[in-house]
Amino acid sequence: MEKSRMTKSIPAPAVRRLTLYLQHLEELLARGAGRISSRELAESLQLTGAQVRRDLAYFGQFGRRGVGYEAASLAGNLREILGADKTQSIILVGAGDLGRALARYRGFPQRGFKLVAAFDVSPKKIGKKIGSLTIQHIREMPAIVKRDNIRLALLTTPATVAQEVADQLDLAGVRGILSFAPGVLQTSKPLAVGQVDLASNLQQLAFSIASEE
Amino acid sequence: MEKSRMTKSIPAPAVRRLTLYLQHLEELLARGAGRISSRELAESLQLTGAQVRRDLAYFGQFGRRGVGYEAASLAGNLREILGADKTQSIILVGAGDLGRALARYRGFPQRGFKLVAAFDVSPKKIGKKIGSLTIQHIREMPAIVKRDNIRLALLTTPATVAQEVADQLDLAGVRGILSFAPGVLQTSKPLAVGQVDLASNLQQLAFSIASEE
DNA sequence: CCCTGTGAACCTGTTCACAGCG
DNA sequence: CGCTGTGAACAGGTTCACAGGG
Repeated sequence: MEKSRMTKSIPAPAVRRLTLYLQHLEELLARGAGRISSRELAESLQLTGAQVRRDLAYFGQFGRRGVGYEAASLAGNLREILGADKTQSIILVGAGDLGRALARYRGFPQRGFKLVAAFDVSPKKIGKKIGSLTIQHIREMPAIVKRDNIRLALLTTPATVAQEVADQLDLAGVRGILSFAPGVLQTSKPLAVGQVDLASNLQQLAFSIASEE
Repeated sequence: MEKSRMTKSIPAPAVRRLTLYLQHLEELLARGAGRISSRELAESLQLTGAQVRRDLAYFGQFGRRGVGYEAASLAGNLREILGADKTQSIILVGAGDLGRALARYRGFPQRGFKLVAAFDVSPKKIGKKIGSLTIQHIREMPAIVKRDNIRLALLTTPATVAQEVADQLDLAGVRGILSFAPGVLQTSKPLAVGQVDLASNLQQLAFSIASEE
């Protein structure tokens, strides 16, 4: 809790892979896995053993030489590293189609995220339910963020207001925003932003198939 | 059309940025932009001029020294490079919440993608409509892919069947799959796969805020 | 003198290969 | 003897800095 590990900047791609390792380990554990080597863990993810070992080495030594890794304990370590060992509350801003789909997305709770509130500005949407949540006006957002000490938000508003909403989230004290709006958000330093640009992803894929012959 | 440019492997991050350049240029053009320098284009995207120029240099020379770029013609070049100059038909497999949200997502048509069919296996969903599309049984998929010469598919099935569906898409002749299921898809070489793992993205974001103090 | 286009230096992440411990 | 953990070599993308055209 007060570990304050002087995380000397872990490469972002390594962090991405760590999430894959954990996810895959959870699957293996559900099937009753015991020991696993870096090679085994790597190949189902189309990586190499060296890559896995290097990524883990950023955080410590989790295996036994000559043996491999204990799946359960490695998963435990990864959960802790990624903060997946405790539930993290998140909020959603923008209750359009995409927002509502994300609110129901099972992958989030499966990985330790709990949606605790959803906001919008449209009178048509406010008061409606998404699952067990009632959509609230965004003016209620700062109070909820403070009350529940929310650190993460999903941003699914139209692109036109994304920046404005991001500013409000920043002001309210949110620490990270995962934005689904196209365009880069301008934010103050302490706020981390992740971007998921769906159309851009599709365009990149289209490019990659166009360029191979 | 038969340019067969010996695209000597453009870095993936460069392609990602190209989509951002184009998107941003479209916005600027809508506001009546004329000339733009690499610096101007860069800074709203939090990049540097050098980066922009280097990325463009992979494909040719689009600017005029001492002047900058003509926004309209640069956008045109980028559209051609990215294949956004012509509409690309796509299909959707998996008509769950996420799939239906993607089917309605405006960003796709805005960037030149047209959803022409949606598939599922659930009798509850087949025959229902998503916008103007009727959900069909996936067994119809190969015929549609052939008929419309579909190259791209969105995969929004549960993770448990994602691999199986990917194999069917592969077999049907689809060239690229954008998968929203967690886990790495095993595919034959000619098939390109893009992954959008929502929970992984959120986890990466959570990590990044946890590690800064 | 401005801004592009680009060789060259730089830097960061990946891969190799092996020392080291079980 | 196997598999981890890790220095060292490598690769590839980014940044620098400037030549070159307008």
